Amino acid sequence: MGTKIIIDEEEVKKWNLKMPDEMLTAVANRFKLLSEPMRLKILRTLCESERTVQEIVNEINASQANVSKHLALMHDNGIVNRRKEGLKCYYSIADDSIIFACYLISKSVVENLQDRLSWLQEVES
Amino acid sequence: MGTKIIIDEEEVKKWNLKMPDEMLTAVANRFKLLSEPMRLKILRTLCESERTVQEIVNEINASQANVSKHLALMHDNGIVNRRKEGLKCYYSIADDSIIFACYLISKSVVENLQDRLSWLQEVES
DNA sequence: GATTTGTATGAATAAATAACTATATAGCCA
DNA sequence: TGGCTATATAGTTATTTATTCATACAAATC
Repeated sequence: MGTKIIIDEEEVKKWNLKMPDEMLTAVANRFKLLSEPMRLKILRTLCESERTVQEIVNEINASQANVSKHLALMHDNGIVNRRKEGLKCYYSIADDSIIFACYLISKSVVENLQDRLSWLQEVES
Repeated sequence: MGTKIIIDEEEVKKWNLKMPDEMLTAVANRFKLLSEPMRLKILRTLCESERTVQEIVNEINASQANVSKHLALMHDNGIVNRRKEGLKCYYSIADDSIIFACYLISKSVVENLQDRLSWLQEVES
């Protein structure tokens, strides 16, 4: 069964208000990792299960060198795991909070689009 | 009372797997907005209540031009609201999902730190 | 109208980095 | 050992962008 995460809005605001500058920098760095479509593509494939570098290269349209660099960067920052097996190297998602964040943001992107659409419809009618 | 958000882990993974490339790009752009400490600082002050540009300039340590530009960028991307009142311009947070995302990511940053600390303690003992 | 105040913007600069090409490393097999 | 495969890395280029300085705009007040 699926784990459920519960977030309390008031707690969130309080937490954010108290966040020290160094923490903000760390959070910004985390967000920077997620700010590249190519890395999100990689993470999307990893959402299903662990993958080798070659498998990822085949699934998304990118060069091996590029995928490898992105994976190295994400591994260095602790958001993906690395597991070696012979020649192959399996990567997987190490930090689920990143998946949740993608979900939240994409939901809000969809909402914004819907708002703009309904606004358009109102204007046009 | 505080609104509560409930996230189901399984639903999240399914959602992410189905995300089309264009959506990934939109999400990446959103994350890029959050990947600057200065912007997070601004958003942190806005967490409490709406602020004028000058108020923000005074609270965080930044130039007026810089703060204004960051606010313009965030406004163009729909994550802050703008309200004019005479000479002053009040900004506020328009998209709460961004606050949630900051919360989630900062929590995971803290967890990572704690993991590293406990690992250190094990090694040293 | 002139001045002051709050905010926005344009140009210039410096720093970061994604992507590419080429090459290196590392493990497997003959 | 030599070749083959999977992955990593170095050097380079091109692009993006945060910041600063100077200036423009816009609203209020005199």
